[in-house]
Amino acid sequence: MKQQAVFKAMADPTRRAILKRLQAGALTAGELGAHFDMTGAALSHHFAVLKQADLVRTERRGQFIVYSLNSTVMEDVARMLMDFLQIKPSTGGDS
Amino acid sequence: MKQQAVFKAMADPTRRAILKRLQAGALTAGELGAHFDMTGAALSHHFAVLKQADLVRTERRGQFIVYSLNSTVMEDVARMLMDFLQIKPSTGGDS
DNA sequence: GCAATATTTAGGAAATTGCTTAATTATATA
DNA sequence: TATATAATTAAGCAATTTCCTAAATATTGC
Repeated sequence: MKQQAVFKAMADPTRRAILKRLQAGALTAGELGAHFDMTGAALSHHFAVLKQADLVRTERRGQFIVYSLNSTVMEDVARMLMDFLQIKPSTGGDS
Repeated sequence: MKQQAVFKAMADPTRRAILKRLQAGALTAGELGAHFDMTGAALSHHFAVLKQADLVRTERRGQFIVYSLNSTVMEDVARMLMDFLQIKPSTGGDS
């Protein structure tokens, strides 16, 4: 797991907002973009950073590209952060 | 709590290494610097970023300035991250 | 006060980031 | 095929970051 890529990806407020949006469910690049006041190109760059950190996945659906959280990696991120901060993991695996 | 400052502070590998060092106990700027291959001035800048994020505290002891983790804020950071990642907090407050 | 030590601040070069517009790729439809 | 739509990539620019050296500040001990 690319720790540096993950920290870097999360250091930007736009990218955190993208991740937040995706927590509610998968969205196309265009649907995501509707919520941000910047060009699609700028968003696309942010998507690339998130993808490089393996935080999101993409899937083409016809003309659209659907973004979704890579929840497996998000769990790893949580574990990594808790380890970094020396927090004990919760005992219950109540997913 | 300045979320953006915290994320930004943690995005740099040198600063994460500083935090790691401080988890073992407080150290002076000079002691910390001994572990890094860069000038004291560069380190001092990193200290400033960590201080701005309220992640470390300083205390002058004679000629030295002692750096220590601000553990209260570190706990807040952990909570913030777990909330961000939608992880349930551990039930036990076993400190 | 003066010199030595510890740390920060100032000023600047090089790399990175975040954004833009324009061009390109991929798909759908007529 | 031609055209429209969705999204990415390319090229370029301003702001920021990271590092350096040199100068300034703070403290200790003579």
